[in-house]
Amino acid sequence: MDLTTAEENYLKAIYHLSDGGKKSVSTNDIAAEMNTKAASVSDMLRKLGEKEVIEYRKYYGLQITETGKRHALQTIRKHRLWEVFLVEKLNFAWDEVHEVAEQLEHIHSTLLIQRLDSYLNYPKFDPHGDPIPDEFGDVRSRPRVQLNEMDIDQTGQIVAVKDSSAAFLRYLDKVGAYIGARIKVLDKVEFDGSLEILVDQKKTLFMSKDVAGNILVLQS
Amino acid sequence: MDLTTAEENYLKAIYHLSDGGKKSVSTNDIAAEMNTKAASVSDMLRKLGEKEVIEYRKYYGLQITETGKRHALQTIRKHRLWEVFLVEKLNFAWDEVHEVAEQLEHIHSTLLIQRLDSYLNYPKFDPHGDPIPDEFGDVRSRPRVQLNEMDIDQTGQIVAVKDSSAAFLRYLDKVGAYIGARIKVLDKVEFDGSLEILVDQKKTLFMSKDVAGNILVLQS
DNA sequence: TTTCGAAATTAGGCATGTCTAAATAAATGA
DNA sequence: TCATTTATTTAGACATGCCTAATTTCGAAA
Repeated sequence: MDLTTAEENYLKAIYHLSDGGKKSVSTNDIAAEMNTKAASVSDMLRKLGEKEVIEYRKYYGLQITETGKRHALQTIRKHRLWEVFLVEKLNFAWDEVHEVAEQLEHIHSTLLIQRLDSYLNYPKFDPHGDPIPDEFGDVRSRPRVQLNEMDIDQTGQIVAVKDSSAAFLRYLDKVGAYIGARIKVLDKVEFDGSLEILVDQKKTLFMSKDVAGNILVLQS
Repeated sequence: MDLTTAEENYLKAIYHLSDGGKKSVSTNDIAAEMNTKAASVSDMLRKLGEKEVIEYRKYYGLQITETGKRHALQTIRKHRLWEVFLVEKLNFAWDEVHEVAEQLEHIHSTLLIQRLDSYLNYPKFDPHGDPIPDEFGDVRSRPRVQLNEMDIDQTGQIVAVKDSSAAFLRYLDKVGAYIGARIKVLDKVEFDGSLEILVDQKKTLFMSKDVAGNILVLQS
């Protein structure tokens, strides 16, 4: 059962909106996400139901089937692998890759994706810090570490803070180390455990071990 | 005037069958090449005529326009660059690449193809030995200028260096001004002709007039 | 519990790109 | 030259994927 590009895009949107099949999704939600109208969505839901990637009962709602999840995760896997390729090999900025990856994710070739994965050295995360499902659709649990525990040259994305006092958040905002920022450890001072950090491939900043200990990073 | 994937495929077939516009092509020839029926071809020829990539008079024949040739060559260029990528980087065998390249050639992104070309080191032939059209048969080819001759706010892409000594290349690599990098002139010092350059919308760097004189830029 | 409004679906239309069958133009040869 | 064959085009269908407008269903408020 092959899916068209449009069907793959709808399925991916449904997967994301439902948080992997956990939450329920409305026709209007999907229409908003896909920039289409509710009528088009109803049409598509019928087709996706016939192809058995969702279970669809009109007016009641839908549920992704196991087959559907596999398909969606496969598309997400391709999208994120291409993003890694674009950033690491073709020097795209991490915010330039989405549109192109949206096209590349619909190329059909199992061999291509296997080889690309190998060529990129089996990356576990894309340039935005999102995990890349393996070829069986399994997603690796996201290892959050304290920034002060990272080694030189390791990279990641700031995903949370331990101390969320206003003062601390103000400080982070001021230095540009917001939630979501991608960071790289440039240097570590052994003496006091302070760090030199590259933020978003642009700014470098120094922080004490105490500050770094309050920042949780998703390693990539 | 954008072409659909189907239109690009017809145009490419016409270009090949006509040997670049030299020979005449019949509706049946095209139908055979495309694995479709003559009726479908007639339909498509009308559309391609309306989009002015061919000059079409029914029952008489067709001729590719200059615009059409440009489009066809661009598609062929993309196809062959992807073939080089698949063989050289992903270890595809030369006879495994065609089907995948048929899909990849329809990805729309000028930046992607520029970067891919650079990444592959500007190959002149694909794995089958067919020549790869260069970027400038397609749109109006722009002259390469020395970086030191550009004015403030002008943009372009580094395409070559005059001095290719190892030391100079090491320097370029160190500052991030690799072949393929997109640059913008932020400032020029009149006194000594040195420049402030924005590289890939991220890093700024200063360089002397002498260094800039060794860098060739394709203006955009 | 009944009604009313929001959400969802159906009806019908349009564009693309394909097909088969019918019609028409061009080419060929007696 | 004119009839016949061949090439090509048109006519009309169908599938996909989108739209607007009309209709149906559900659920929440009275």
